[in-house]
Amino acid sequence: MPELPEVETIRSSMEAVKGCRANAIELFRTDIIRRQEYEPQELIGQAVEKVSRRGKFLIFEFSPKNILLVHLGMSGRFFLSPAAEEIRDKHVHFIVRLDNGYKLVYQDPRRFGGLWFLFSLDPVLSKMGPEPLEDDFTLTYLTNMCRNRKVAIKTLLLNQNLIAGLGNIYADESLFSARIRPERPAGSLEGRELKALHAGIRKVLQNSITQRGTTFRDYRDGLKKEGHFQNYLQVYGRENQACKICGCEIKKIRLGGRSSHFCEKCQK
DNA sequence: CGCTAGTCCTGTCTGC
DNA sequence: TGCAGACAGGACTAGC
Repeated sequence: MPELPEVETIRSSMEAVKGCRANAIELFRTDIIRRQEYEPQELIGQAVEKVSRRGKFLIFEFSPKNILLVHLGMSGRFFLSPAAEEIRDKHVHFIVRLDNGYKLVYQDPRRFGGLWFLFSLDPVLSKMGPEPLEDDFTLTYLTNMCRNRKVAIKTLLLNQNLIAGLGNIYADESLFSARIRPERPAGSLEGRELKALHAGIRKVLQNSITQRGTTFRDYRDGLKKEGHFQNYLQVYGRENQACKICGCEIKKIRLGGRSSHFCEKCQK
């Protein structure tokens, strides 16, 4: 569910716990653990030194050495809650109680997300593509990425090993911004289209971060508040509605098993 | 190697 | 009202 802007919004909410120590760890089911290099209980007594993000991963670095990696999959939430507030929910799988009167809560009904208890980030993150909002995501990189590829550009944008952090919403919105149809073979994009796509990806992601993400269904930020970017979506979830630019009906098709939304008139 | 389809899981909505 | 089926923001894999 949460893509780059949503995870980034959660990350910024988590700045508040920097320096806090873990008092207690509650793990309600172990099948959410994707990789375990240490016992979760080892986090007790350690302080949150740094909270960062890579693609759709949320990264907690504890002092002195332990790392907790969180991926929210489709339906995951990760939020701060007052320690005394009782949460009765069968989908809460993991809690870190902190010494500032709050607890970190991981909740995920579909359990497509997961947790990694690591000493090093390498085994999970080493294959990921560049961060689209960082300097190493250049027009040249995008151009080389698309060159000679027959696969639909939309499918390519969802590949985390090529670009980190785009999901179904922002892939569709970026392609609308660049006026490119999702099913176009990546290798068929012309120079001006690649330039528009490069700029479009950055603009859409940045605007969504400003709006604290898209609450289409389940997503909430680190304080359980909704985002606002759903009010600015141009195509995602707007099938059968009028295009905000030309008035034509937005279409929905299936591409590589995922739904794709676009305007036939605005996107070529 | 590149690509597609299937799989994991629960909740919600639609149509009969 | 009940029930079956489709679908949902993701990512891995087996197989062609």
